[in-house]
Amino acid sequence: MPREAHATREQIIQAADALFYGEGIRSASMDAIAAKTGVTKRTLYYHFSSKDDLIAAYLAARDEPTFARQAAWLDETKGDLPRQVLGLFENLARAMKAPRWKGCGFIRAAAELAGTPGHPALKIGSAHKKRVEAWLEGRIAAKGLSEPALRARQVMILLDGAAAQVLIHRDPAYALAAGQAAAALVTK
Amino acid sequence: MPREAHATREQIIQAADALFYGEGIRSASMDAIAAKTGVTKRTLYYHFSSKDDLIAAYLAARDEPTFARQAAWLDETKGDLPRQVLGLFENLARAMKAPRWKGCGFIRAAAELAGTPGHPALKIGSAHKKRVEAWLEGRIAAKGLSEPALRARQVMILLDGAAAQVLIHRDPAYALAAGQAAAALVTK
DNA sequence: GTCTATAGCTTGATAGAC
DNA sequence: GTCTATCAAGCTATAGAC
Repeated sequence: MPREAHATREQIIQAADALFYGEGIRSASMDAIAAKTGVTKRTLYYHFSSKDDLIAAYLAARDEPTFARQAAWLDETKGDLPRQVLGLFENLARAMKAPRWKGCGFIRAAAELAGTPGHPALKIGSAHKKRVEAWLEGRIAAKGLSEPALRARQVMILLDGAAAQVLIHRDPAYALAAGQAAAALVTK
Repeated sequence: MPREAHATREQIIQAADALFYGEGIRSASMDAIAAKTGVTKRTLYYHFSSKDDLIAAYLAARDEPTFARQAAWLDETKGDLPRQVLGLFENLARAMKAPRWKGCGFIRAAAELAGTPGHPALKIGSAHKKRVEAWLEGRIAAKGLSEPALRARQVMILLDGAAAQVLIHRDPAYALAAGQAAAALVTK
């Protein structure tokens, strides 16, 4: 019995997420993704024209939940903006302790695809980071701080720098050090 | 005529560096590395027991030149420590403009190998970053600033965060924003 | 130490039935 | 829309000669 097209597509993306993020994009095969989804490869290629197409869809699907989670991490922290920014990094540090955490999926994709400059997934990753940066700028500007664009950019750099350092050292303490620096950036 | 073993080994590592860094670790094949070196695959496997072994050797060979270049970027900048740190990031931003620049090789390797936690190359990358961090701490401590370990760690986070952001946006301006934040961290 | 040659497997992608 | 079956190419790694 054929499933609904939309549902199958979502299931494929879910399986691709688990394997692309868990093992790496190049390392995860279309065979493995088909098997994890519970369909044959022919069905994969019915819904996605190529592996590159599926990679782009995988990152596009991560945009909204990743953004929403970070926004929630800041919003659920009580206090002024520096305290909220510190809370964002504290929540990030807590998430990094999970064994399944393996860095930022967008940065890792950019790292893997650095050899193929025109890849569609790279644009999606860039757009996602720009979206978070713009959201941060809005929060900083709302407090009346000067140079909100520069400060938002610096907080972004600290966010991804923390992810990179924790990925390489496997020590969430780096995220807390980043949080202190970020909180100081949005003071006065 | 057989070349000296040491010379061949170095040539293999040089070819591996060009392909691993240029195209990605998983994307670069042993065939391609052998061809670029000008030897057969059999010779590759005489000098390195496996691809994973060659990956580790590739990163180990990058440690010293990468460290020396960053140290030079700071040392060749005249002025006090904040000015020198800013100079480090300015030189980094300049290097990022080269078309061949494709992020930090150590972070990119960690991103690709995140699915294989015990990989020997991961330890080499971590040790390299720790070395740079310790060197920064020494420079900060020599100026009598408080909490040199924390500040060195925060500068490291800004360095790798800048690399990640420039990799994903292809815009060296992020490195200059990071430099301003780093310079402020090593003031007073 | 380097060669020729190839084993043995996995990969991304496709043909054609239903 | 999903299946069975399969292709051609690429992959890591090895055998054995010199």
